[in-house]
Amino acid sequence: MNKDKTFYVTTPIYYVNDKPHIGHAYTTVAADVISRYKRMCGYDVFFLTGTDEHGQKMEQSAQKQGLKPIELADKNNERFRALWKELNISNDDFIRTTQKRHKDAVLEIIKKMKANGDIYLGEYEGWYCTPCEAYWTETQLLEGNLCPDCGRETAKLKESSYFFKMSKYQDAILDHINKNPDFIRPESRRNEIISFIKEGLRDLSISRINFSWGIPMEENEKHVIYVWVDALTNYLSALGYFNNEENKKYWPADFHIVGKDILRFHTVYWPAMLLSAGISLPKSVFAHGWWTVDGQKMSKSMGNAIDPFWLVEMFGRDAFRYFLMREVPFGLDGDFSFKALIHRINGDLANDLGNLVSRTIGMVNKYFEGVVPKYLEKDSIDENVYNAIAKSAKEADEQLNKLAYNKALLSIWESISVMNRYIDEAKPWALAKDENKKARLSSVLYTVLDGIRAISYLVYPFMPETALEIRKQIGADNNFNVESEKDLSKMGLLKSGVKLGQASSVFPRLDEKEMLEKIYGTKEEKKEEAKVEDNLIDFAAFEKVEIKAGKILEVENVKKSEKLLKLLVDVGDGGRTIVSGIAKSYAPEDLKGKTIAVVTNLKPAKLIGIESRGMILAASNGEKHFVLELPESIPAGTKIK
RNA sequence: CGCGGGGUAGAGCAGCUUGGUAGCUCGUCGGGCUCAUAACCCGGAGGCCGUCGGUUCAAAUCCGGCCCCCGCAACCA
Repeated sequence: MNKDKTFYVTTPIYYVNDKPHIGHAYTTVAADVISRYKRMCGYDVFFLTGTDEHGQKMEQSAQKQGLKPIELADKNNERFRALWKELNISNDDFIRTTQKRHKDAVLEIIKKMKANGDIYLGEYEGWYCTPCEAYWTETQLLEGNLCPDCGRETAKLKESSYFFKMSKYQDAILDHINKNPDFIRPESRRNEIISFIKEGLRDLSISRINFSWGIPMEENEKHVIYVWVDALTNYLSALGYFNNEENKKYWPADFHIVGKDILRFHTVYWPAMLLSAGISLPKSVFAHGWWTVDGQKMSKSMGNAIDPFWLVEMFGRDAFRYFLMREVPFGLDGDFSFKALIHRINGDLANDLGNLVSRTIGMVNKYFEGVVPKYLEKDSIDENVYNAIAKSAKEADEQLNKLAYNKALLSIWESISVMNRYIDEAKPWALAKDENKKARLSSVLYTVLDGIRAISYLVYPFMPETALEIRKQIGADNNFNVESEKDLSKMGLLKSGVKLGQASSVFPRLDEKEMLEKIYGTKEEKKEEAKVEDNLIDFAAFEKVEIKAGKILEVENVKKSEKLLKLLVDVGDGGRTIVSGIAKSYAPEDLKGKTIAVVTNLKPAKLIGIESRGMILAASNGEKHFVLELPESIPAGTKIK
């Protein structure tokens, strides 16, 4: 390992209140792949992941479950660790924001920011709802300054809060982004952030006094440090940046890999904090996309969140890892479907890679009693294999350095394809029939085995277990370390005369129909269970909901809004305004005059400045809405129960 | 006119900077081979490149108008 070549990559720290889902797996696998690749090429890698454990939500969840916040954190923390183990994640550290080393680092960075004159005590002004214990901004309030949550009166309150002079760094951050094209990736996200910053940065309130589960400010223990200031600092605290000279060498990070939802924190707040503390900025923040499931957004209410543990159990960890990295360009949104997963497994893994290994080993067993043959007689077509490997290794390196995982795999598979073609062209089965061509037969099979050995390096970061299994089968050693990227394309390294390992299908083909039946069978069961457990309400709860028939008197589009329609609906009261997010499914003229079902006793809410009093019932699959229509003859105001 | 990205074979994408043959993966159809996991290899069909107009000998590619999708922001009661 070369001590000078360091590489530091991070995932976000995951909020322990969540259950791990496919999105968490995605980010972490991506970080693992690049870590394994760099490590294999001789870099001194530090790969960090961890959990974010502070905040009001944690405090509340713990209280509900009758636990102390730290007990809840301990418990949920395990689920993440278990998943990383299950997915073969090779992280070098696992940071928890409740650890002392982290708290110390947060206090330290704040001290530095303060020393730079960037922290001041001010007043956070907001509208406070005492029963809800929540602050609202002016625009969130209902007419008459009512709480949007409970509809009660709020009071304009000033709460003491520490502030960070983020506005001071606006130009410096913009300048940094402009001078470093790779700082925010992909490009499209970069533009978004630039326009966000250009709108102007405000100073950031960095402390709260209305809850206590967090890191207290040193100078005033009543103030708990804002969760993002707390969370972002993890990238330094895990290194022991402020007290461990040895690990300081990893900073600045090569990549912060993040979901697109938290890009702003990493490319605005975090750089501002670092600039203030006099610490250099990370080299690149990469925002990846979201997964939809069968074309629809993942959400708890749809019941379509995919459990990664179950996926691994069903399909295997390497197949799952491969799919995540191959299916979609990193940085764009992608769609997860079992059909696509099965197609990838059967097409790429079973047919292309698995079968290549299988047919090769089959022939070596048959023609050479399972011993790696010698390379004795060359032919120009052998160059096809050498060239393909060289090209794949070069391209994979270029693409991986840009986190273009799918393109890296694409070029690796190009070599696999070339080797399948090479076998067809060289026709070893024909050579075997002619005793005079034994030397050539030997060389062809050696070339393929050696090519497979080279491929095993290239697929190793993505599918470590598979790579090892392949090497075992072709009689190669299990050493995945090379001096540098250039060695990945060296050929002729496989030792002849070695006995092959036990042959077995690396990736057996899946029966698509059978598999889908199995999956949807179990999925239905799971949904049913979930429904019984979570979704029952008692009659009293239902009784509270008042639903009435309403006649739509008027409808108009809401200006400056794509999704909203403003309706005047008579529910027996002569007409009230209701704003509904169905403009994508209905034009105003579609609805006028119709009789519909309306929830009439919902708390009023203000949407783009218009007060909405009630809710129109509509079936929705997440995209399209179908308003519940009633027969015209039902008078407005009729109760529905 | 808030900012940005995009509309190319059944699906998903590349090509557009530097105009001239529209390419890839999957699917589909036909053929070959027999070492292999009904695999692998070869070939075919399938595209007025969103739309209207302009520039040009020539436009998917450059320019302008329009329509539609998707991000960000705002906001989905």
